[in-house]
Amino acid sequence: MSRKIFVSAKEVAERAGVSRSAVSRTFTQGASVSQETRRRVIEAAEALGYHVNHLARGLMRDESGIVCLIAAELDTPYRASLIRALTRHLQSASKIAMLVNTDRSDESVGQALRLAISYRADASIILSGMPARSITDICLKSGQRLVLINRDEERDGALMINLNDRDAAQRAFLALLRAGCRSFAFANSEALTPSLMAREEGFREAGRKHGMEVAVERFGATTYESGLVLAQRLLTRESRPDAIFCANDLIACGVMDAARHQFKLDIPSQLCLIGFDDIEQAKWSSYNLTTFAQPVDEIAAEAVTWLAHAPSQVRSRKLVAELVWRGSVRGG
Amino acid sequence: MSRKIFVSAKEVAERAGVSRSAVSRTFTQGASVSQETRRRVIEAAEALGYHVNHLARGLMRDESGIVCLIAAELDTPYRASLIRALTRHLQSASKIAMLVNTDRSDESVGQALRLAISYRADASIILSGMPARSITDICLKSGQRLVLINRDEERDGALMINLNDRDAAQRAFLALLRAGCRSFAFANSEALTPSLMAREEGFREAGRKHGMEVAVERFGATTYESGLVLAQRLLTRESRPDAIFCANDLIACGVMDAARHQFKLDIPSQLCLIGFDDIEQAKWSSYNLTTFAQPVDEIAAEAVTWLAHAPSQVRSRKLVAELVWRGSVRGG
DNA sequence: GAAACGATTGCACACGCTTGCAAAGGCGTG
DNA sequence: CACGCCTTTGCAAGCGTGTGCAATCGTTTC
Repeated sequence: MSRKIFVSAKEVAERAGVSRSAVSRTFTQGASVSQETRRRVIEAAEALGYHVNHLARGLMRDESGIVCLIAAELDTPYRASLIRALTRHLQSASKIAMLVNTDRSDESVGQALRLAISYRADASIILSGMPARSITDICLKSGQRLVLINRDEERDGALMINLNDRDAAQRAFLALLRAGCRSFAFANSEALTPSLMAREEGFREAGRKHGMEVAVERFGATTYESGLVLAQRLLTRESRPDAIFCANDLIACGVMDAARHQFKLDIPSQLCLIGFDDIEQAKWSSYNLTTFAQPVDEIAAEAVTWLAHAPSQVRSRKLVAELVWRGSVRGG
Repeated sequence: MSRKIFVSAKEVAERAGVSRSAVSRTFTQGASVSQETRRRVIEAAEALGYHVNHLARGLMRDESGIVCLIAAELDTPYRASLIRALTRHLQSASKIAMLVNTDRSDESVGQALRLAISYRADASIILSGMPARSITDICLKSGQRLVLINRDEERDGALMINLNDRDAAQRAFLALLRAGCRSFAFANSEALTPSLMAREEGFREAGRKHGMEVAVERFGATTYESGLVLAQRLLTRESRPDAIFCANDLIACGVMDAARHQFKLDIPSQLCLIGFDDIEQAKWSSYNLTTFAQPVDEIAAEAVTWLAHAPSQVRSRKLVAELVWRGSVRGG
């Protein structure tokens, strides 16, 4: 392995004819350096291709500038857009994202958190899974910040960002009811995530409140393929639903495709659909899906400002997912 | 800001009743420690919640374990799946991905590379844009590895991974010709990336070879929305194409939706379409798009094994994108 | 029993940086 | 000119780790 040779502050100092401290101060925000020395240092640094070693800097300061993003299935549209938003916000807060890919197991999330500790990350943001308390305790005790997005379990000292899933589900029911639907169903995955369950329960609850039965099916992961299967199951029931609220836009797309191509149903006249997330594809004219928009940018902004600024007392933020009316429900 | 307090090797050493070196050696691959001390060190480390400080380790070793991923528009399906594959492969090679979000400008890619240098990344993988030679030179001179995916320009010492775009485009032409198409078009974006241009030129060239004119339109970014516009332009020409090869699956989806919903064309009987990338949505039954599959996993594997292992002489790898037959071309 | 050998272990230095502290220099005021 | 104040600068300690070197210890061989 070829040795790595980076230019150090010492070399810059020698070339600029100043002390090493002067170089360090030149690149430290708010340190005391004269115009003249700064100029000479910058010049020498430029010429030599010097860059402050953030590893060494992180050793002295109590900030490494690293924030660890922990997520599974990062190629999923919603997940990907959240990651994009997070990295953007982190970068404008002069932080850098470290991305850890987990499978869905809580064990692997634990491993990811250990990695975050090893790199002395300033914070970890968890998008999937929920690690054991023993590990989150180490994080928090070490002074590492922790942000949980759409997780349910509580951790003292962590910031929890959640959506109004339950309310949204109830609004979905009302919207479908007003559209004249009579037979309701909820298409869920088997990944019984807190937020997915909140949507399911909110929808059922709304059904009960209006004295209507809600059919529920659960299958697989929250993917397009699961949507195909779920549609198959729901639409072959003896009382076929004319309204399906899907846990997810991906599922909704699957359901819609199966309903149209396999069952030859027209949407929205014979079947109304509502999804959740407002992924890119929901806008595509083949789907034109009515759905709830995840406030992705707001989530990212909230997370980043919290972990970048002084520790406010706020421990939990609830953001709202707004209903986006499109063509998959009658009479928007 | 609350101070961060991590437990250090010294504390572990004290608790285990050994020297600090013993602790260090316990966590160093292939160092000389007796069974007994190792056991006591591990036990103490476990009890205290000790994790080796990778920042400090990176200071001593010439490997930080960090690999910098540089990309724009990371929420795009193809990009997202590549990032997922890369992080997975990196992790199984005990490396960690640092994700930098750039806009398309080469300037911002340069900034990203500076960041990679600052964090003493072992390597950088560039998925979008092309930084100035002055910066890549610093990287390479420092001994940092550089992988360019689907970039064209050459950099001595960097690994370039490319696809057979030109050949693929010619195969696309043949496939369309055999399907009985007579009027050919290429739908491109204005992002004149090397690989996109290679597809365009390959397609035109195949046309020339068969004595057929190829209509070309370019618009916007490589997005679904651009596809809508491109379809609008191409399908209102006086000699309407009955075969469109799209630079991208996203564009292809846009073109298909516009063709169907706005121009009421049937696919593939009235219009044949081929895309590129084989994104998730290409499989969706609304699109069922014939396309070329990016060998995402192979790309990632190639990149990671190169940068993780000893410097082989190979400087350039050309991988093949296979044609995936689906329903958007007649007679697959 | 002495010598030779290999496995462990501790010491101390190095990595590249930040920062408290004190010394040095510049400048206005009395 | 003496004094005090403020800005700038260098020194040196320290951050948490890896590792060469020499010392120690236990074991084997003659």
